[in-house]
Amino acid sequence: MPGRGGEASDRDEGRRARTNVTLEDVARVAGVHYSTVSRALDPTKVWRVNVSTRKHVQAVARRMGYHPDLVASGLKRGRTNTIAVIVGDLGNPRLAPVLRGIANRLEAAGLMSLIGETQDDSGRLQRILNHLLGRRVDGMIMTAARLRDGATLRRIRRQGMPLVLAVQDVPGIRLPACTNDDLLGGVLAAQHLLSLGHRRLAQLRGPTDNYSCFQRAQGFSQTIAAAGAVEVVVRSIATTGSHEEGELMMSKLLDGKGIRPTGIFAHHDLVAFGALTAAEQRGLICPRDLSMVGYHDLPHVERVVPPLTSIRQPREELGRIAADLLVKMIESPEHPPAARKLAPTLVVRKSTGPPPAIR
Amino acid sequence: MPGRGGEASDRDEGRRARTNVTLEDVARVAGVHYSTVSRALDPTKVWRVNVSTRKHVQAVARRMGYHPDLVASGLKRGRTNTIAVIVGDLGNPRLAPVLRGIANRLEAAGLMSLIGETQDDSGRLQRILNHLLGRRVDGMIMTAARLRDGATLRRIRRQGMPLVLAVQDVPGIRLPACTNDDLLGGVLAAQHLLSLGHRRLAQLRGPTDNYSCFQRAQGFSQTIAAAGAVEVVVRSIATTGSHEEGELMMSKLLDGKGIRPTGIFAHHDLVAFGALTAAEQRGLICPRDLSMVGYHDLPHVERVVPPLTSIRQPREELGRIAADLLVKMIESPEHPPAARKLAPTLVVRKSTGPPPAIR
DNA sequence: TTTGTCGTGTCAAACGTTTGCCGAACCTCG
DNA sequence: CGAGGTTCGGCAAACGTTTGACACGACAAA
Repeated sequence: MPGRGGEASDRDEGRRARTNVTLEDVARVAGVHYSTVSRALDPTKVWRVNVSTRKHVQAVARRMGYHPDLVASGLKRGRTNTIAVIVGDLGNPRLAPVLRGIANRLEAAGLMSLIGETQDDSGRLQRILNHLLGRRVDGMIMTAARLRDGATLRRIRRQGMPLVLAVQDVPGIRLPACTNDDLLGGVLAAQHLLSLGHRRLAQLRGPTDNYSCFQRAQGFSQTIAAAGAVEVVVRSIATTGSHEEGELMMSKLLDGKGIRPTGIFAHHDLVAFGALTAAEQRGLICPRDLSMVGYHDLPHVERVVPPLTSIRQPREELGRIAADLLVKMIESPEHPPAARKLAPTLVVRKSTGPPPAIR
Repeated sequence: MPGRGGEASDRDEGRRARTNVTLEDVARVAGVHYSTVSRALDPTKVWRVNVSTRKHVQAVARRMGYHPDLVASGLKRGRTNTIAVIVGDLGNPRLAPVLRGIANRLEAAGLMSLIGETQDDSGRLQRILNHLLGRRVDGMIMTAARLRDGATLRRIRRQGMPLVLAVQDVPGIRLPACTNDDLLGGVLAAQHLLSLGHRRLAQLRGPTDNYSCFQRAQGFSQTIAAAGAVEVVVRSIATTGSHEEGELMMSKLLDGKGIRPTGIFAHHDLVAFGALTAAEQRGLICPRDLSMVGYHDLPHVERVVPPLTSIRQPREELGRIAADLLVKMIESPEHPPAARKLAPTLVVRKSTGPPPAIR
């Protein structure tokens, strides 16, 4: 044993309740130097140690229940095998599959994920990111990026921290991202309603500062415009889609002076439900009088009446690909991977049909 | 700078792309010893350094963008401020609020969570736990405990690792746990159906090796028995509640020779939906011919037809309390906190009513 | 002046790994 | 038999913190 470790470890036994087996402990029992133990247990270094010594050391280590201290290893190696996954709202069930995809891909690369929740607050985001910088994570996946956070993200990137965006993109930032093709989502909704014969359309938008919603709106509007149909846009104020919000928006739409649309595209299934409730209260039956396309294809919408036509997005795959981008970025920082956009699909159910009458 | 750090750091600059500001860097600029910097920045040690020195050091540190290396700090202090949260299936949306509750409580204690997914595989669980032991996490929250994992959990506990169970309890293990009172859940379901007048009851059980389901079944059966009503139990084989499974179980129940129940308790909302589908195919209308109580109160079940009567469990609170138990356990390891059982509530909707006729 | 007590800064030893380098032992070949 | 090569174990210096011990000056009490 090098130095005078004897006394030190005596003091140690007394101070710490949980005493861990170290390289030195194994070395002492195995009768070799601790660096030999380190090499014998490091699969990339086993060639440095004689096969018989290695077997012996490995046996002793197993018998003693040795687990290498990954904190010390991390300090020495300069990497922690840890990725930070930053989310806006952890309670959001739609996020669960994304996290799963991320975790699975990361695990294949020997990484684990540390979770941070911003609660959609820029101040909290900054604090969390600074903290994570100190934890020396090997990279970050940001699923909660908001437009206003661009500067913060650039700062992190400038520190040399590998960073990819998932779910939410931020325009004008040179960062790999794996997102849903929300523009296409809007296009699909519009095409579906148009092909059924609807010509008077409306959309119940998500918040304007949400880039995804912006894209959906773009795709929808452009497709409508190209077809020469009329469109009314009802904007949402709240940041989160909810039943109540849907009722409110739909009431505004139906009670207003303007034309009454027959085909409606809601940016969120719950908003669609709320809208349907408001419509029913005014005697409008879906899909007889009104067609509704939702978004997100929330679980169990198929048991709802009427079963909702909705846009489904790949979630677990999105997480997997985002993690994959990050892993590639860590492995070869010189050429960052390109962004990936995942195509959503239209799931047609019973809430859409031909318009009531062609006037 | 102590030692001959000069040459070392030269080599270093070349090797590492990302170069972090260290205590020594700050010390050199501030013109003091690095231990002084350490103390000036450590809020618990600021009294050790003159107020003017401290201000100066803090200013320099901020200017240079210093973030203390928490890996090195963790190595020295022997704690990482990290908690492992082990889940069975990360993709399960019901888990999201639990994770949120956990993360929030942990954050208040300055801890972050590292996520591990067992995929309900005991082998994976063992590997993950061993890995986490090496990561020197300060504690673990286990939301995926299965009966057969008792020995593994005991082993972890014996290593001195603070460990609490959440969601799933394991009987016969001396471990703090925060779980739902599934016995009470079963009792509530039974009482509700009995009070409506049902006397011929059945339950569509979850898997027998799931302790929660066992408890629900117990609570249900005991209450039924005490009331002297008839009960049929249909067991589930699959581990996860699903629509298909519900159809299958209900078919078996309705096509069998025995008595036809009028009140049914399903251990999972999806199973309840599936059962209703199977019943409809046989001309049985809910709630006219059949009453159905589900479990979990999945989101949007209120928009389903008929809106499902179900048992709701507090989720975010459960996570919060589990994390709280763990924090208490870490702070005072000598007296572990007691287990907590959270009461579920019955949410009555339209899928339950009086039985069709009293024969 | 001596002695004692503060207050404040420095010194250096850990924490548990990883890894470049050294050198001993052994092997091979001319 | 010596030169040169290979194999493999040991040595010790990092990685960036934390912290007990110590040194030194100032100032008060004896």
